[in-house]
Amino acid sequence: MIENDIFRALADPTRRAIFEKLASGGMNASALREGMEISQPAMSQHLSVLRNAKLVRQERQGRFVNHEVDPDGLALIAGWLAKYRAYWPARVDALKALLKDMDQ
Amino acid sequence: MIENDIFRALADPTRRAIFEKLASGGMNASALREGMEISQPAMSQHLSVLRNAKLVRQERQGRFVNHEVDPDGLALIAGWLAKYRAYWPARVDALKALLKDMDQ
DNA sequence: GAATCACATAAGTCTGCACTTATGTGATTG
DNA sequence: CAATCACATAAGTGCAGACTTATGTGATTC
Repeated sequence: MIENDIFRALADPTRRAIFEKLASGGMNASALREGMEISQPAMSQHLSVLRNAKLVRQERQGRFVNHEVDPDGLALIAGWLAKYRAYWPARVDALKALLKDMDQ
Repeated sequence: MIENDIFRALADPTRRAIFEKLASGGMNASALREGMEISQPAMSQHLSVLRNAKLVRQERQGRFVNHEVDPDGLALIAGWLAKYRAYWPARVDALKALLKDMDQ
């Protein structure tokens, strides 16, 4: 069940930090580790979990592996969230403002 | 850190099921347990976690406690998701259209 | 082709958490 | 006001998962 994988993957703060870092642009595991105080195996395992949740995808480039945000996972969260749109109206204005801010 | 609470709360499939059930309308803990094969203390603990994550809010009604979806938590997820808007361009337009629709 | 680099996998440890049973609390009812 | 109902809290248990160290694998460089 992919929905379960996604929320489980995002439940860990370290993995959210990794994901957020990748959102600023794809990079390899070594670059990701910089300034993160995390062992190489731990990073590899986290990336495996994120990949399995379709939040991150990878691509071999020589002896490096480039990791980047996978839109599939985000789309699945958006889909999950959309199921509860009936409860958004109160927040619609705040959300609209947020989207407008990010438009520039 | 509320963001952590939210994703941790949603990481458990039982809690997502409870939340989904509440999305169809507020009810008390006993009503929630119907057809769920879950003990009374477990339900109480799950509701406490959901409440702490601002995904559910409660209101005493006599000796019953009514639980309902709290829009705050959903808005926070929407906000988190919006940060990665760059990775779902096609979807953001749909969301904007949706928000416009709800404007009436 | 040997050494090295970037990463993956194995196996073990330890903490967090989803459950359990037992009991407490606050409101209602006869 | 005693009994009961709806729920909360306490304390203990078992397992998942986030780490560790050790080692394997596949690509590059000299």
